Amino acid sequence: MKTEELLIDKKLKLTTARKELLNIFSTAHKPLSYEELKESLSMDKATFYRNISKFEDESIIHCFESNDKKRYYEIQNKPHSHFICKLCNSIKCLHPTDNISLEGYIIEDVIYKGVCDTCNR
Amino acid sequence: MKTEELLIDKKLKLTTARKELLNIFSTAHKPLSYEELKESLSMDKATFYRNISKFEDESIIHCFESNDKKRYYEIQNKPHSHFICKLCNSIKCLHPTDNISLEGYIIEDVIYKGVCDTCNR
DNA sequence: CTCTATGCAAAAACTTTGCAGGGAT
DNA sequence: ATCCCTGCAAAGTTTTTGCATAGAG
Repeated sequence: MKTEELLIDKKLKLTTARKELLNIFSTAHKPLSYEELKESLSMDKATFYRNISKFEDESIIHCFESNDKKRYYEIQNKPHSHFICKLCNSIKCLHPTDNISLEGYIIEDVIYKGVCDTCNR
Repeated sequence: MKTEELLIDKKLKLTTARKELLNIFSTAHKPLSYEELKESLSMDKATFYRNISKFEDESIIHCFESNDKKRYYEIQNKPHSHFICKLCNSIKCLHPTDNISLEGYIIEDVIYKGVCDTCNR
């Protein structure tokens, strides 16, 4: 789905800030923190956080905390799991979450923590 | 393992604050946030955070962020996965993580996010 | 035209650090 | 006796909020 359709679909106004944010997240193929983004953002941090919050409410974006104690945000296009390495602090995108199931639960995100394949040698 | 043995094992000094913390976490059967704990703690918050940090380094405690944007801490006694519900914000302890494996990776923690069985009706 | 979104500044929430005194080994 | 731990206070970091203006529908 195109980023603008996403906004229309959720009945959110198509503002410059929102389109910019969704374009960044839909082309980034990894979770991003505010710190990584801020230099390239044209909006204020208040606008960033307010929009992220709205996107989370609408399940457009989801977020998790990594080992560096920062929040990472990612678009919920193709649901997949993440691995956070406690040694190198990296975040690796893994397999789709479609085939993971738990009786009675709806799973939208899976986060594994431990030691990644690069560090584990 | 008894909480004091845990400290001796990791070559950490047996201070009142550390014993108090480990006693709390080993009898709590769920992850706890600083906010939930603070009233019952006899130590200062600086001591709390410094010890938690040390325990994390030693893999005695692990932590994750829940839906309420707070960090929850838990002792790493019996490794098991957690489910965080985005509707009721609850954290449910699930099955052991022993049988979850990923080629080349060491998995120490698994966090599922979505809608829990209570809310999903 | 109306109602929501934005920027700026200020505040809030949470966590970390410096330092001097206290406690464990 | 030594070195690490602790409390207190202060600072740091990240996120949120208030308010006046700008922009979308």
